[in-house]
Order: sequence, then structure tokens, then C-alpha cells
Amino acid sequence: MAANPRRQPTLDEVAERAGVSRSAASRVINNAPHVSRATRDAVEKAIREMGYLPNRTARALATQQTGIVALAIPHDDPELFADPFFAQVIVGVSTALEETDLHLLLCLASSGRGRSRLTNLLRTRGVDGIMLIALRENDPLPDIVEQAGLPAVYGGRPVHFEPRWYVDSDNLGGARLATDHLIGLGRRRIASITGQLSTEVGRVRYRGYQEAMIIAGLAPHGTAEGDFTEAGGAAAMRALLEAHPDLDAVFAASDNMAAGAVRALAEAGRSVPDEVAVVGFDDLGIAERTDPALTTVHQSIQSLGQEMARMLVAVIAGQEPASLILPTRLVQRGSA
Amino acid sequence: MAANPRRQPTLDEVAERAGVSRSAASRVINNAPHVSRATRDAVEKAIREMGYLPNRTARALATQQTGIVALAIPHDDPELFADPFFAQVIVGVSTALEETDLHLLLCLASSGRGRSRLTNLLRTRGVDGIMLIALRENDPLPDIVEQAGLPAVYGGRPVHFEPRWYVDSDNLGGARLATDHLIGLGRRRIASITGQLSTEVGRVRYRGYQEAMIIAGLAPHGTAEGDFTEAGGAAAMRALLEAHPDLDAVFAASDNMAAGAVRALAEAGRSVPDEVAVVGFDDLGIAERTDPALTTVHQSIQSLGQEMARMLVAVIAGQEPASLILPTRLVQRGSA
DNA sequence: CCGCAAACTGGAAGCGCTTCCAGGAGAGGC
DNA sequence: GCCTCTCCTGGAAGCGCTTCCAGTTTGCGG
Repeated sequence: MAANPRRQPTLDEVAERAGVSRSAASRVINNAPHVSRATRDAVEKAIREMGYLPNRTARALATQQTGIVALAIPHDDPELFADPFFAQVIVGVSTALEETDLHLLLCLASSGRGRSRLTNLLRTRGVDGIMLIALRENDPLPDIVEQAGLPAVYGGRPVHFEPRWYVDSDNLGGARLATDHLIGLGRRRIASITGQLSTEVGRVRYRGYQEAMIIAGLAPHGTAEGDFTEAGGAAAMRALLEAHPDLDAVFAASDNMAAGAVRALAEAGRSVPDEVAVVGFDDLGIAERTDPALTTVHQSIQSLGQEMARMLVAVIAGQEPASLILPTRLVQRGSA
Repeated sequence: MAANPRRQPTLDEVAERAGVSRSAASRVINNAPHVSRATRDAVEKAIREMGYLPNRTARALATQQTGIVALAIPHDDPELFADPFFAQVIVGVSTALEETDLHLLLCLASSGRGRSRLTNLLRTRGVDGIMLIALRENDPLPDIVEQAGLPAVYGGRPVHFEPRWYVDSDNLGGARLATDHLIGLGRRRIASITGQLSTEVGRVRYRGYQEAMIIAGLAPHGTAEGDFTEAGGAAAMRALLEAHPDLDAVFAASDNMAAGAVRALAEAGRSVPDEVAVVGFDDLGIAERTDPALTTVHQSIQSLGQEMARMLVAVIAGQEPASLILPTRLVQRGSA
């Protein structure tokens, strides 16, 4: 290991050098009131000369604030994290935190061990707050967070309760937008490929589709449950073609599934968009790489991350920010 | 905010309840020697009854260990982080750390502010160690890390120095593998699309190509510098076709660039692999989504992350692990 | 039954910082 | 010139844990 790099000076040493008490020095560092000009100058000079930096841990112990917030992404399958969705969230959170003094602790709790580590982290007040995302139904995390009395912001709404603070995309509006677009194109036999209906987002996007259909006086023309993956979308599409060979449009609740649907349609010899129009949801890159490129509902995951972080910062600061629902918009490409 | 969730009990309270001194209780918690059976039992009982959990921060202050390690990903462009490469690293690191008591702090230092926050974090000993990845030439980070005397493990080797501890993929061997494969296919006019030659990986993969060509007694048949992106690969391919219309194979130093090359070849009316064979490098998903799917050199980025984390843990524990170069292997698909 | 080593115990001193509080100094008003 | 009010200041008490050390107890051989 490298030679001990000359131990960092402590506040005591700074105070001594500046010829003031430790408390005075502390006040200078924290920009607290009741510091005379002379004291401030002396301390600042000493700090500069000694290259002093306050010790994080000591400060954390005294203030009961760690300066760290967690982003928890529970998942059973490490592969799932490869979804660009999470990268976007992280980028958003990270850029927002860069404006603050908070650092980001990333918790990919997969195994039981990972989850208990997370639980422990929260209970031992290892972080000042937490952002939770992609929670599955019946996840015990919210309870633990609640019990620890930790500021928490949710990304998307969990299934069985509405958190005090959350940021969500307008999934309902987006799904309606998508369906309306298909209707506006003159399509009438519109099917839907849903995500897992055990997830809130799966349900809500499906509901948006239903509502749009009902408002237009149309009956849903086939529904198949996928799992947000491409393979699942392809399978769902095949099932739909089987049951409703005459469908002329499909709303898929994610681009991955839409991509699978497009592939399945091609394999079945149906042309997209002429015979069957397809609209997806997410617009996270893959939508541009299918052939034809996907018409889809755009949501800004980066903004979602950013807003989550900002909201958490506000909550930690004792404010009471309002939860947020971020707009979605239709992006027209080739598939519809 | 939720009602104060009954302040966590402290070690003093546990000790009092167990009828022993605080030091005895501490010894029990840390499995230190010199604890009688009776004492241990009493303390453990008290801990159980009171739901005691040691306070992280206090322990950190006393032991001078935070229980947190950082993963630093300096980058100028937030979009760059969307590369699945990083997700893989994170998954690897994260799964390895799950076996330990360490948590992961993610630093996406982009702006100047982000970098100075990171510097500050290191200097104030906010973490026990750091993993650095995707460093650009002349990045000041290594110096800062060195100066802070912090255990550090590098992912890939930076350009101008060989770190004490690193994990790298066998880029040289992989590039040779790829080129040899093209040669084995009977191709003789083999061009190369390189990454930025200002990066170590860009250089090394190019060197591998050169070495393989030289060993086979062939002359490089055109070289164009790309930037590891699809657009860059396409542009490079166009330049190569212009300069060497008779080329019959291309080794691209990344799948992104290979995908761009395949696209450019298609646009130029050349068939892949019949007229021009293409081999990429990375095998991070995109390789399977091109048409034809890419023959490429597989490297396990997840393993890279895992090994980095393990190595860092060892270094922190005072061991002297050996640096690691992880094997690569050729994956045959349709493009060569 | 004694003496000594080994095993255990609790007191106390940290780790480095924040913050409360009582007291001191300076300024301003009469 | 004295008194009060305001602004500063440093001492001291934490924050919750680890760890050194000196003292006490226990156990065992002689």
C-alpha cells in the first residue's frame, strides 16, 4: 500500500493554527452566524495553508446526516438491469444530485442477502433518503422504509398503495394517445399486448387502451398478456393472430414487446403498417432500430430520475413537494 | 414526515440492559475474544429484545472505515452511460459486493462540479476504496486517488501508466482471434476499423489486428479510425470502401462500429458476409440484433466488474492480489 | 491452600465534528 | 461615564462506537 499520505489535518489543528477555538473554526466552515471578520479570515487562511478538508464521517456522526442517498432497484434477475431504462434513471438521478452535496449509493438488491443488506443499511441510517423504482407487487421494501422513517421517493406507483411522494410517467394518457392515434388512422380492429398485469404500469397502460377504445365506441379486439420483453411480445402477437386473424392494429405496452410483435407479424407475412399498424411505448432506443421503426409513446426516463432526485432532496430538506406525473407524447415513425 | 420511529437503541442501552459494560457489549458484537459465555448470552439477549443495530456512522468514525466503495465512471456525455457496457460492469460489481459488507457508491462524474465532488469524496475519506473505469487520456483522477492513498482498482488500463491493480479483457488476444478467423476464412484483403487511438483499448485492439496480419504474412488493407459508435463505424466503412474498393473483410474494434459497417456495406450494395466478411468486438447484445448477426469477440464485462470488486476487497483487506487479464473468445454468427 | 498465569471486565480515552450556553467584549444611548 | 444590548467567543457536552489498559476474577499446578 502507498506510504501513509500525511494524515489529513483536523479541525483542532486548524483552530490552533488560526489561534481560535475549535467551535469558532467550525462556525466558519459552516458559514454559521456570529463570526467576526477577523476570525473568519484567520481560519480561512489556516484552512488554505493546511489543505484542510472536514472529515465526512465525523461530520455525519455529529449532524446525523450521511450526505448519501440510495437508489434501490430490487430485481430477481441481474440481466433485467441491462434494460436501458435503468441506465436512464441513473443518469437522471445522477445529474440532479450533481447540483447538491449528496452522493448516490446504488443498491441492486437481488439475492436475499442483497435485500437484507439493504434493509440493514436503512435501519442503521446509512443513508439520508431513498429512491425506489421498479418495485414488484408485495415487495416488503416500502414497509421497511416506512418503519425506518426514512424519506422516500418512488419511481412509478407500486401496485397496492399510493406513496406519499412519487414521480410517474403519464402511462394512462400515453396509452390513450397511442390508441387514439390508431383510431385516428382509421383502424377499428385494434388489439392490445399488455405487460404483466401484476404490475401497476402493466395495468394502467392497458386501462388507457380500454378507455380510448370505449370513448371511441369500439370494442377491444383481442388482448394478450406479455411480459415487457421482445420474446413475450412475439408470443403474444402470435396468440392474437391466432384468435383474431382480422386485426388491423396493435397497441403494445412496451417497445420491446412491439418489436417482438413486428417480428412475429413479419414472420406471419403481414405487412407493417399497411395490414397491421403497431404502436409501442417507451421510446428508449430500440424503437428506432426495428424495421419499420416504431411509432411509439415517448417518456423521458431521464427526467423521471431527475425529478425523483430533486423531490428526495426537497423531502430531506423538510419540504413537502407535490408528487409528479410527467407527460408522455406520441412519436411517429414507420409502424403506424 | 412519519412520526419519529422510536429512536434506535444505542450500545450503551444494550450494555445497561445486559448488565455489562459498553466495551463488553462491543466485544460481543464484533466477535472479539475475551468474552465469557455468560456475558455473550446476556448481550445477545438484550440485542434481540431491543432490536439493536449498531450505528454505521459511529462505527465508521471509530474504525476509520466507511463500508462503502466507489465506482467512478468519468464521462463528458451523459448519453455515453447508456452504453450497456456500464450496466454490465455495475451488475458484476454489485453481485460481487453482495458477498461482502461493502456498499456501492456510483459516481458519474461528468461536469466539473461532479469531478470536484468526487475529488472531495476521496480526500475526505468518504469511501474505503475506488474502482475506476473508462478513464480518458490525461484524466487527473489517478493522481488524486494516488495522493489520497486510497485503494484503487482499474478496469482496463489507462493510456500512460500501468496501475498497481487492474482487471482487463484480453483485447490483444481477442483482436488477433478475430483477425485470424478472417484469415482462416481465406480472406486476404482485410481492413480494420479502429476505436479512438487515443484510448488504450483502441490501440491494443488495433495492435492485435496488426500482429495477426503480420504473422500471417499479410499487409493491412486499409485502416480507418472510428469512435466506437455505430455512426463512426459507418463513416469509417464508407471511407474504407472509397480507398480500398476491393477489400474482402473488415475487423471492427467494437460491435457498434461493426453494426455501422454492416449498414454502410448494405447501402453500398455489398453483401455480408459473401463479399465482405465482418467481425466485431464486445458481444454486448447489439451483435445479435444486426442483420446478419455479428460474428464477434466475446468479453464478459460482468466478470470484469466482478473481478474488479473482488480485487478491491482484497486490496482493502491488505492483501496483494495479482492483476487480471480476462480471456476473450470468438462467437461465430452470420457476418463472417 | 497458595501463587501465578490466563481469561475476562469495565473505565476511559479516543475517532473528528457540531452545537448549546454562559460569559466577555464592544458599541451605542442617555 | 455608566449601563444595557448585541455580537462573539471558547468551553464543554455531546454524536455512538472501538480499543487500549489496568485491574479483577478464575483456574490450575504444586
